[in-house]
Amino acid sequence: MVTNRKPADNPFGEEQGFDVYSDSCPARLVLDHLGDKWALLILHRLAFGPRRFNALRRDISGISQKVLSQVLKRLERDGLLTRTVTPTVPVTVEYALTQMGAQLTERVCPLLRWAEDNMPAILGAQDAYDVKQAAAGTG
Amino acid sequence: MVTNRKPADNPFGEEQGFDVYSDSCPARLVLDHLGDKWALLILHRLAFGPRRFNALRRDISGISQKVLSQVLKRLERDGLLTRTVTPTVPVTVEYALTQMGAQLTERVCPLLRWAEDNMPAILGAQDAYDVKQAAAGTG
DNA sequence: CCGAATCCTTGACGATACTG
DNA sequence: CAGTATCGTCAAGGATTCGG
Repeated sequence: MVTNRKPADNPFGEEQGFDVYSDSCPARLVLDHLGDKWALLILHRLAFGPRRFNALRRDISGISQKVLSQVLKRLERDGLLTRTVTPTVPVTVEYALTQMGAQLTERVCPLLRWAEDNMPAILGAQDAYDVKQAAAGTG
Repeated sequence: MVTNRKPADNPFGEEQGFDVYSDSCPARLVLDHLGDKWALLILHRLAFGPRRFNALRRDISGISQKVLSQVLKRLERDGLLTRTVTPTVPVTVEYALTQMGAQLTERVCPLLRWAEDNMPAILGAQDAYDVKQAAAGTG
């Protein structure tokens, strides 16, 4: 049994009403919507202001137009961004964060800044780990 | 051209030295290490204290022992948790967050709390979206 | 310019069986 | 108890082609 203890020193606070590993787990919610390879990058890019389709495509080099289109559609569906069509010729389509999308993007900022400062150290630790494993194997 | 403007009102701050969509992009770093289906759940669980293999397996119902083993190995390799073997019979293995892992877990906390409060609204918005699309299709 | 449709590869994940 | 090994499934994503 997991028990119903509420440790006061855990970083998630003492209010832990949700079942962490059920479908209502916020971690699951976040991963389901942002866990793919590109969504976070798109949201981040739009944090600088509205952006058109091909502009995003150029910004995020490496993404295909199929995937970009798919993810944009999903994010619009999720209410995280808006899609505005201007009936020029040819048509122009602009994407922008909703307030929800902006709030969410703000939340990931500290995480990304931490990653920038510490992930390189993690990668270095990996190398050390590999060396240690190799040594353990040969010794 | 993307220009070198540094908008003062963007949530990521004006210091934007990294190339957001290159390999050094922190968003990529985070997603590469935590973007899978389970890592975040495991880290979150370990935030409550050290935990043994089968205990984690029971906590996170739905995960297979193969995947749990894989992800734990990766997270250990990343320096986010430690693996301690006690040579009892049978052997017991305990996993615990490193300081890095704890720091990272703290960073995702605000995001998860926000998700808990707002994702249900997003899901509701999806339903509305579906209805609207259906109406547009039939009308 | 903005996308949809198609085909294909890759690998994450699950189920089962087995080991120390 | 704590894994490893093997096989099979499924969906994300890339390349290419086509339409409005």
